[in-house]
Amino acid sequence: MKETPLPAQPAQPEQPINLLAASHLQAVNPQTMKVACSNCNLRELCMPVGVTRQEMARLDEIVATRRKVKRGTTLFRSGEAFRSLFAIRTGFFKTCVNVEDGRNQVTGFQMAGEIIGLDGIVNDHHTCDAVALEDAEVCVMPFDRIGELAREISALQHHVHRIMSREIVREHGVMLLLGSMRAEERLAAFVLNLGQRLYARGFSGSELVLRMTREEIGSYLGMKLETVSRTLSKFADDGLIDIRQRHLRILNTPELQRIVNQQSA
Amino acid sequence: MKETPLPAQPAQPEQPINLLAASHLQAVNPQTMKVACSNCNLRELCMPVGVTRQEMARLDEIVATRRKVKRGTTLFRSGEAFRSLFAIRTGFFKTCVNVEDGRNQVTGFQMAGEIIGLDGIVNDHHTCDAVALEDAEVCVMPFDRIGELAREISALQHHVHRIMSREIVREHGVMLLLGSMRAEERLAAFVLNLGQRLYARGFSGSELVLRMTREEIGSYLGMKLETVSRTLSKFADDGLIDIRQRHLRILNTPELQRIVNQQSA
DNA sequence: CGACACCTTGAAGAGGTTCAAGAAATGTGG
DNA sequence: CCACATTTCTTGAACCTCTTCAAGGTGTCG
Repeated sequence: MKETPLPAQPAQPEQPINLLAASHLQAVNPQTMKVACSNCNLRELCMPVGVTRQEMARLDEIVATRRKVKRGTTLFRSGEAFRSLFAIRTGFFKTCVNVEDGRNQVTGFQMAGEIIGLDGIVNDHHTCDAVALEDAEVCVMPFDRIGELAREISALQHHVHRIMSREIVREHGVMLLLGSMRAEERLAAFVLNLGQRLYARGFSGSELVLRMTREEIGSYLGMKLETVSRTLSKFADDGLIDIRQRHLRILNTPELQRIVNQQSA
Repeated sequence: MKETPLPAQPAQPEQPINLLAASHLQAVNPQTMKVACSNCNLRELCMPVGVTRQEMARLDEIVATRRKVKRGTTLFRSGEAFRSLFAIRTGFFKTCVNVEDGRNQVTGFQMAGEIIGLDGIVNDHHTCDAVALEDAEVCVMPFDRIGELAREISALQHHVHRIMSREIVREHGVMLLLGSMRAEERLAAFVLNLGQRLYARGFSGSELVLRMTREEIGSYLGMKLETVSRTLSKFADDGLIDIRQRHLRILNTPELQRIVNQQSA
């Protein structure tokens, strides 16, 4: 299958993390469980590869605490002081920028294993909001601790650089999408990308639940919610997907891929 | 003057660097001149602030060589191995992503003091092209050298993080522009942003030369070259700018700002 | 169960694109 | 240095995609 060139999925996880693995489902209370990256089955997504046992033990120190974020509430808001990066353990977020004039742009949707808060580094305060679209839990990683450890563990240093670079490349993809694609192409790319990212996490990849509203999809893709709705309906009519409310099933991946890759001009 | 919320200018240089300062114009041959950041008057743009004399001396080691890039040629291309970041000394670049299907998106225009190549970090190869739009010279900074020094000099470490974060935030601004603005608003934001960045470098800020074609502007802003041309003509008719070919003079900044900030919906 | 948010669909309209042609500037080779 | 080719830019007219406005339907949560 040809890779969607657009909103990039995390590049690393070659072997998908299975969120449904037994260790994850067993009734361990995450509140009382020792916070330890070395035990976390999202490790391959969050943490650098190729570190020694000793280094891994030190990396455990990075996560100061965990934090639960209820659906509809913010993890951080634009303007707030920046202190930490956040690794998503469970749940689903959107990030969006707001302008005084009321304009609003969703800049991304983030899921388990992804890192948010990078926008805050440059000026020590956040420049966008992070909103949980379902109940979520994040690992709080104080940025100065990351810095200290990165100075000692070069694999971590490089990992931080890669995470930020990956976000830059992802945004290039979004710019391509917004700048050069038509509505159908954007939405097809979006659906395929979501599926790929879920698949990389051990989920179905073809059967997915949209955690966001049509309006949020529209904001992200630069189109109105009516156009999102209409285009989804059209895809369903054409037999490419099955959509009932927020439950979406991808029926014809190759054709969706073709829609993405077809040059309109 | 209200700040354009969009493609962010470099956040740091509070006191503009004057490229026309005497030291810069004197007939020092940059070829033979010792490569030394500590002497460079773009220092405030490229290098961290608040480092000691000794540290600054070590930072000089970062720039391995300089490299001239003729107009129309590439500094790097998508797919090439990534080894170095580049600090622009003189000249003007565009970066753009290309997809097999022929799609093409300009992701940014870069000028003196700005850093390019960040996209290459994540997978050790570049994912976009950097093309000189006028004869240019860049400082070549091997990334592994940066890493080594950053582990010793925490100001440099933080500086690297800030540069990458700034790029992420800038791209958020572009996403807002592409996702939620109409043609006139995009172009007004673009012109003001260019002016601001030139002003921060000691140039006029209201009198500028467009180094790129209408088509390149259009690609960046997600519109066709004809629309760029028409919209510029309209701005000129309305007395907001004066434009002859690539020479643009901003005549009415407040009104352009109003166009950017007006919420269309 | 009722209020509210979310979603779908239709019809009209606007903004931007496409196609086309000509003008202006730039670069090249004699 | 001029003539010619090429690239870049401008402008018009028709067209099309997406938006806007509107109304009704569906799902969800307290």
